[in-house]
Amino acid sequence: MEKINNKQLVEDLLAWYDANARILPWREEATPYRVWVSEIMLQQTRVEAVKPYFERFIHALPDISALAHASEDTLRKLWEGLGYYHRVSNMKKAAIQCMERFNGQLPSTYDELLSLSGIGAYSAGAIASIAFHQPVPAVDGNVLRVFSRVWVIEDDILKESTKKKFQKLLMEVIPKERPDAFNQAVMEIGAMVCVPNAAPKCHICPLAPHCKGYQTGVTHKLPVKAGKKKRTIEKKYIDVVVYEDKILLQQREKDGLLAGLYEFNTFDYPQEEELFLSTLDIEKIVPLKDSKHIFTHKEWHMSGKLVFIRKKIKGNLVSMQDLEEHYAIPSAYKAYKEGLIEWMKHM
DNA sequence: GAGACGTGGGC
DNA sequence: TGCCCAAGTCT
Repeated sequence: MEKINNKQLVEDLLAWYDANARILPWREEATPYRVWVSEIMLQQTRVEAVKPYFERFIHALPDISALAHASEDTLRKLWEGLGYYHRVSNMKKAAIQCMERFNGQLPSTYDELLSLSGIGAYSAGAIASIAFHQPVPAVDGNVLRVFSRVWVIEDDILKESTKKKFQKLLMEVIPKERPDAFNQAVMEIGAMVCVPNAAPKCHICPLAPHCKGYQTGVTHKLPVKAGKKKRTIEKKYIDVVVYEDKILLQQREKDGLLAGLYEFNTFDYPQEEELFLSTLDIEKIVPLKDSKHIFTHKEWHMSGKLVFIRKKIKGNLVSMQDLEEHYAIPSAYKAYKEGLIEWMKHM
């Protein structure tokens, strides 16, 4: 990799980006706060999924101070359906850290950004380069894919050591004049042209003249990713308890899966469910369809029912309107929430 | 380093 | 249906 080749590669890449960059909400006005919010939302999440959440979030919480003072329930509701809920919890922590340590502003250097909750190597590089024009790499899945093909690097891209290796290599390539455009351009190429599996659009790729993988016909074999483990299956028994026009909700544990979100009463074993039901004065039970929800590392196989009760019980009984407006419920419960709504219509 | 941590879309 | 994935981070 001689410098002279890199220079031409960078030039071709930036020219392509200038002509082909998508118009995205967070690109139009790249303030540090907007860039930060967008980068966190975009972690492991598609652009199309992020768009509506981004606008709503920025409108509800326009700056770091607003975020630092927002309640956890408000934040979970703004994040409802986006997944990886620890992201928004960490953003609030980071906002408070900014108030305490950085005068209420986002810091501008890679190391300072890296010190904040929820900001790792990628996000620190992305924010430092895009919002503050610092010449640091932002190595995400796109960058790993694109350059493992361009340079034919066969290291497992899931390994931390591989990411470090690419970070170091890219330090030598990233242009001091336009680090923001460079990092976004590589990601854009990865998302639009140098796409995963056997479908890269090399015939329209500005990097093709510089791409060793393309020239040697090994693009489809890159990047190398180690195999994943099998998901475990968990059975869940769901009781949607209804008293008059209110629904019983439980809040999940503060840590772990779907931390702090709300759910209908959920049990791991039928015996537990039976015990719970035996404490209620039941008017009638309406079975709902079985449902399956797939997480990254596990599956929930759920069976559920509506349980109408005659006698009020202690617990979090909320109206349908309150549920919709204030309580964040995981997508895993979608089928049962819909079953509930269908029944409430008939009442 | 390995595993936890969501969701919805594409083929 | 099932598997891969999408702008990762934390423990």
